[in-house]
Amino acid sequence: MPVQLLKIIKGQSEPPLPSHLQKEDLKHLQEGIDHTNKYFQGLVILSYPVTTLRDGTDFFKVVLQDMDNSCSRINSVNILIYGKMAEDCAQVVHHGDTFVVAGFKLAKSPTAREDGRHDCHLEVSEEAGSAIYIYSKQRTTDASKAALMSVAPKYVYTPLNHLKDGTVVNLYGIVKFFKPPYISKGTDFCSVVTLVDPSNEKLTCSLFSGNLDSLPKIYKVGDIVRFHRIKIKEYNGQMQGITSGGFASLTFDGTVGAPIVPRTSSKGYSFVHEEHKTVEDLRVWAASNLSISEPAIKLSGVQPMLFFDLTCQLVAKAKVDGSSFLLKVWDGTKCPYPTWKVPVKARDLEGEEVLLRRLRNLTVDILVYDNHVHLATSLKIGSFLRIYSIHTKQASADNDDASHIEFHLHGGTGYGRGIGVLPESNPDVKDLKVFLESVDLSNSQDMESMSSVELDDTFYSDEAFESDLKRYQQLPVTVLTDHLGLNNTELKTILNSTAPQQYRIRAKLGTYKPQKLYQAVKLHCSKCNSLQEVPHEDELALILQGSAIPAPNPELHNTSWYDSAMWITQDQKQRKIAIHFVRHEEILQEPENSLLMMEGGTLKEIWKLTKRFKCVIPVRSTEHGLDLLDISAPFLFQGNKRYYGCKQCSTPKPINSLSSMVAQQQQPSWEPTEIAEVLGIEPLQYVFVMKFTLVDGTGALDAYLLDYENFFKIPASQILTTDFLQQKMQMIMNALCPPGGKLDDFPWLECFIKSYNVRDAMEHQVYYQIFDTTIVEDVIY
DNA sequence: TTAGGTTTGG
Repeated sequence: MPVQLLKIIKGQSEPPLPSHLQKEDLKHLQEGIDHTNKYFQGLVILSYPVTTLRDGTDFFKVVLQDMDNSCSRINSVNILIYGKMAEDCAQVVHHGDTFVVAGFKLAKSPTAREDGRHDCHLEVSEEAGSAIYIYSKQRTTDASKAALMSVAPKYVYTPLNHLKDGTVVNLYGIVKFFKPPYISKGTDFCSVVTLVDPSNEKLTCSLFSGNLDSLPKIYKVGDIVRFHRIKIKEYNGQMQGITSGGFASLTFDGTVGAPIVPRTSSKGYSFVHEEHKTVEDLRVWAASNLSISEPAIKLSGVQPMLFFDLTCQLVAKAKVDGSSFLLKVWDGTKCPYPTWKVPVKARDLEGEEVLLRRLRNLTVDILVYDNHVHLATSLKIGSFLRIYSIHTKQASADNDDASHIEFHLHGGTGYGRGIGVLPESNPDVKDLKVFLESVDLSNSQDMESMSSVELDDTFYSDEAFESDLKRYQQLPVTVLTDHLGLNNTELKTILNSTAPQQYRIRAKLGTYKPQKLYQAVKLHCSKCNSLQEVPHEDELALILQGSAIPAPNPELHNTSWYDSAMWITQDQKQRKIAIHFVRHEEILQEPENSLLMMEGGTLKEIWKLTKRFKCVIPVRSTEHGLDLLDISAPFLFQGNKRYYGCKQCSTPKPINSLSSMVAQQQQPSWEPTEIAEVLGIEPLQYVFVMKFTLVDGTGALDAYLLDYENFFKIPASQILTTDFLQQKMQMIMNALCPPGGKLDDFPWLECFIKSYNVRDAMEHQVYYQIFDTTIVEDVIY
């Protein structure tokens, strides 16, 4: 048997290694030496997932450390295992096992320079007559023994376009629609699930079980399921799936690159290497062929007359009457509309009173009806829920005409209406918990007054307005961050002086340009001092489209520092997309910390990836290797930020330069400035460029503001992609220069300005720039 | 058995 598990009993191998084999030292692993009857022994310090090479051969790589020479500079060696042995070996080997390899072939290691290992690697395969012996550090489980002996049951999975009436099959599918489990009119729980697969066929399944736990744990459209023993029946001319005896299911997150952890109640399920690949392949297919990842709606984003799914935490609950039940929930954001409060007696409300009071501005009342009441009654306070297809209804209160929003979960299960309890391990719950903990409750009062000012001035009293106005009139709305010894100078004096000089002034903002604030954002190169426009979305889309030619070159895939995946979109365009996941110390980092490179992706696809991964670099294949795109495109996407480089000052280097960051740093933090430096990019900074016309009764002066984030305390880099910041900036400008107001009522600004000369052949002009000045914290509160 | 996807009354 080419792969064999052995034990060490009383220091001896049991069974013993074949007697003709002799141990070979790492330093004797050299080309030209005969290793026929030799074996090499080392400790498994790394192993990679099994991959399939282009010719269909399975391939598995492990790294062994030579324990006899563990202090040497080079003490590890790559073992490349091909064919059946790759699979056999992968199923039983663990980190820390002692690994013996005999009958290997020696070859130069192409990655020795980067990985610092032995300059040869060992090639191993059944065809070459190799043998592997493993002394397992972990107790060998029955499952792995079974796998080694190839007796693990092999399941056959039927594509959805090959289903036949009356059969019982196993299948995989991507959830296109689902109803979370509810109590059926019979005796069981029911969940209806519609699947699709790459055959583009649909299958709707009715799943029943007396045990809630044995129904698939689907949390969102796009999840991937594996069903075993589902019965296929024809109904109304279409195939339909129904639970049959022994039905079992696994459910996986459908996000490309997310950990592959099955959700199931089955204890002894089998899930082998090929199935990992099946799940990842389905994820990749879904990512490019189905539009399922609609951004989730938070309470801050609700609109009247909307059906939406809400991920939230239960704060309190109460019985209202026989057919309706109240759930008070929050998600940390504030609904921008006044919300309906269902009248219930305080003693009927189950939930912590103190918490209810603290969260009163952030909780919303959801009234659930009929069939949902039973499940709602059983919910635990504090649990995390996803409530599907909540209806937001706009209604007018009787006593005045201020309208409010009501949240209803109507009776029935149409459109997947229902309530699902999410486990704490759910990634959305993890995110929500972090967010809820970050919510500053002392601030929620401010947030409330802010949205009230903006949306409903009846909530903002005249007295409050008067007092704020008074405050504005007395105190300047700016503060100076330096040079405090300087006295104020009248604008008239400044206008009559020569440049360059610095002044402290007290003035009002008569007007400003541009009035459309998004036009104020530019890209600034601090090296050559040039200003550039931020490329428009359409422009970016075109650049990315152009970069898709030429198609990804498979020769550049799967190198020593990144793993690649490529696929073709199934739409008419048949676009080729490749993603290269950068590895670090042989392992992929957590998605949220990792960097990936993408070829052929659209703006939307890149945007989707940035939700999941820390950095995305768009690249293209050239004859030399992977390169950055045209420098007009961002060289990096991080979160909702796009990083651009200066055309004049950058000298882009090949993408391979990034591998040095992977090699040098234990945990690359992927700082944009560092990435830029490594790639030869001179980064551009987002900056607000505005012209303020300042007046003080003695004169008027145009001063330029060039601000990254100090003046407004808003990062210019985020304003274009963040609605909230745009609103905040608009409110600041409205406070500095109230639209329609009289100059007398405008607030005072204290600023530093400096004058400077600009000369050309014909003209000489003096310009002014604002510096070391910032807006006071509470200007808009 | 139950559901068989397709909202909206309270």
